[in-house]
Amino acid sequence: MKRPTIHDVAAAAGVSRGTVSRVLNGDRYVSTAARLATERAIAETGYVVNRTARSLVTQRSGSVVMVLSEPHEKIFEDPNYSTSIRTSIRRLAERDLSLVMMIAGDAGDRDRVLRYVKGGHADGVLLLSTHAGDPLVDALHDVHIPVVSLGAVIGRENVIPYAACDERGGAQQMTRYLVEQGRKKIAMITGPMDTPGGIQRLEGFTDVLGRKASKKLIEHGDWTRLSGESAMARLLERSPDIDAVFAASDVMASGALTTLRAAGRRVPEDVALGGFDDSDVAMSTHPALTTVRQPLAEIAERTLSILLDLIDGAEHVPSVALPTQLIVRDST
Amino acid sequence: MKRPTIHDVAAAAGVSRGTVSRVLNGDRYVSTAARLATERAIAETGYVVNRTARSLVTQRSGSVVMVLSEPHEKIFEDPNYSTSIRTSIRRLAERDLSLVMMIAGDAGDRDRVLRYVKGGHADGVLLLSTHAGDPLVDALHDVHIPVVSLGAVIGRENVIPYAACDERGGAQQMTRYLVEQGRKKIAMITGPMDTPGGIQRLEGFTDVLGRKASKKLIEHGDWTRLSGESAMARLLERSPDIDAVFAASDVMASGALTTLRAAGRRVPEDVALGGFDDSDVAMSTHPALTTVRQPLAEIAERTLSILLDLIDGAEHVPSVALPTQLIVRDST
DNA sequence: TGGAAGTCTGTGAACGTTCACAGAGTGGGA
DNA sequence: TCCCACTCTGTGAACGTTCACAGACTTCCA
Repeated sequence: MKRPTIHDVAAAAGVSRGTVSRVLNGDRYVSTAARLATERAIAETGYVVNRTARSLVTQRSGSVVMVLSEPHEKIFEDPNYSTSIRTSIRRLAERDLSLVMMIAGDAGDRDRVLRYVKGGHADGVLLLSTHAGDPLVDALHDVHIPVVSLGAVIGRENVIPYAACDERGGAQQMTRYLVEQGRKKIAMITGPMDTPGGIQRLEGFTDVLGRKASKKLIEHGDWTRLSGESAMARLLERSPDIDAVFAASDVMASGALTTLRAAGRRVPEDVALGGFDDSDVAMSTHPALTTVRQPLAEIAERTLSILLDLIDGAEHVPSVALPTQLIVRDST
Repeated sequence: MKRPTIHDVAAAAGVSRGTVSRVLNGDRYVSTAARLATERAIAETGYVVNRTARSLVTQRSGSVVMVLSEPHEKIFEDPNYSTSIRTSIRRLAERDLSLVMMIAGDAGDRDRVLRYVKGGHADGVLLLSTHAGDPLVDALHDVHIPVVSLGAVIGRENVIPYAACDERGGAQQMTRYLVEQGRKKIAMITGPMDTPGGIQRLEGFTDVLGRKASKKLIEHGDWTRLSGESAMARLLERSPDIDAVFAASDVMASGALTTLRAAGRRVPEDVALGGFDDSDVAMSTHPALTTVRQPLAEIAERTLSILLDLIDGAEHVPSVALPTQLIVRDST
C-alpha cells in the first residue's frame, strides 16, 4: 500500500534512479527508449514525485507565502482579496509553485512568518495591504528573498516593488469630473493615512483643487461603512453647504449616502457623491455610485509577474501603476 | 552565511543531535542542564527547524490544503471567504500547520489537487463551496485523508463532515416572519440548485408555506446581483400582485430591489423584501435589508475543529448546523 | 586510424531531520 | 549487596530526491 518512489519507477522501467530523475526534470541526454520506458512506468505505478525530498536537496521550497496584514483588515475590501488570491494561485500553479497563506497581525504572527521564511520554506513573499511602518517588511527584505507587494508599501516604495492602480491619477479624474459638473464646494472622505489609497487619493484630490481645497472639507475614515457615515456627519456639521463629496472607497461612500439621506440631502441634486474601487456595493446603493474603477485582476497579474521575475533571478523589477477608469452612474 | 542546522546547535550546546531533536519536540527524558544549553544554543545560532527535512522522515506534511471551487465562484460571497481563510490560518497556526490554497476549476486543476494530496503534501483538506457532483470529492475521500467541508457537500452529507448554518431553519425564520407580517403572496428567489444554500433555503421556504407556496412564485438565481434583478423581473411579470419576496442572498436581494424600484414598487410598503447572509450589502441598500444572519466566524471555527479532530485520528466527527438569527431592518 | 566532442547511463553522496536502539548512569527495594 | 527500573544520551539508519562525477558508447573530423 506504500506510495511508489523513484526507485520503484526505475525498477519498473528497467533504468536507474538517475535516469528517472532526468526524465522527471526534463534534462537533456535521455534516450528516447529510456524516456518512453520511464514515462510508461510512471503511469503504471501512479508515481508522483515527493516534493519534500526534492526540496530538501534543491534547497527550493516550491512555494510562495502570501502575507495578509491584519490590523486593517478592512483595507483591501473583500472582492480584492478574492481576485488577488485566485490570480496568485493560478499564476503560481503554472510554475508548479503553491501558495501558502499567513497572517501578520501581532508580533507573534510576524515572528511566525519570519521563522517560516528564514527556515527556507518560501521562494518568495507576496505582501497584501501592508501598512506603513510594519517592521515585518524590513525584516523580510533582510532575508534576501524576493518580496513584492500588491499595492505600494508606504515608505518602502523604492525597496519593495509593487503593482497598483494609479491612485493619485484616479483621484484626480474624479475630482476634475466633479469640478467640471459645476460643483463648487467639494469635500473628501479619505482612507487611513498610513495606506497608499488613503494618502495618494487625497493627493490627487488636492492636486486638482489646489488651494481651493480647504482643510475644513477633508475628513478621514478607515475604509469601513461606519466611518463613512460619521465622516459625512462631521463634514455636514462643519460645512452644511457642501455640494459634492468624494469618498476614497465605495464602501465609505455608501456610508456617506446614508448620512446624507438622513440629513435630507438629495443625491445627486443637492450633493454629488463619488466613490472609488467600483466594487459590488457601487451598484447596490441607490442611486448607483459614480466611481473610479481600478483594474484589480490586472494589478494582481502584474504583481505576480514581478514576483516570478524576481524568483527567476531578476535583479530589479520596476513597479507599475495601472490607469484607472471613471465610471459615471447616478450619484453625480 | 549558511543557515544553522541541528548539528550546529548540537555543537554549540555541547550535546548530540538526538538531544537537540528531543528538546525541539518536547520529548521526555532530557536533563534540565541539556535542555537549557540547547535552548541557549538555539537562541544564539538563530536556528529554526527545517520542516522539509522533518516532513521527509515523519511522513507528515505540516500543512492543510484549502480547495476553492471555481465554477460558481460567486457561491460563497466574499465576506465568507475572507472570514473562512483568516479563521483557518489562525486555527492551523496554533498547531503549527500551514494553509496551502488551491483551486479546483477544470479537470487540470482537480488533477493538480489530487496529485498534491496523493503526493502526501497535505495532512488534511478543507473544501470550500464545492458543488454537487464534483468528482474531486470522491477522489479525495478515496485517498484516505481527513476531508472536511465548510458548508455541506450536496449528495455527500454523510461522507464529508461539515459545519454550516441551519440553512433550512434560517429560511423558515424569514418565511414565517413574512407571513406574520400579514404578507399574502410571498415569492422566493433561490440560489443555484446544486448548492446547499440553494436547495435548503428553498426547503425552509416551502416548509412554512406548504401548499400555498405555488411554483409560480419561485425563481432561481445564481447568487449574483444580476440574477436577482432578472429573477425579480420574471416574478413581477408572472405575478404582479406579489407583496413579499425572500431572496436567498443579500446580493440577490439587492438586485431584486433595483428591479422593484424600476417597476415602481415601494419597499416595504408594496413589497416586503428579505435577504440572507447579513453581509455588507444588507446595510448599503436603501431601505436596509431585513435578513438572516449566519454565524460565519463560528462556522469556520467549527469546521476547523472537525478537521483538527480528524487529523488527530478521530474516526467519525459529527457535522454541525449552527442556528441563524433574523435581523429585522427597514425592507419589511 | 586516432582522438576529441558529444551523448547517454549508473552510482555515491548529500540535503536535515526523526526514530529506534543500545548503553551508561542513578536510585531504591528485596 | 544485587538487580531492576527509570532516566538520560549518543549513534546509525532511514526518509526520497537531485547533483556531480565517472565511465561507456557513438560520431565525426583531421
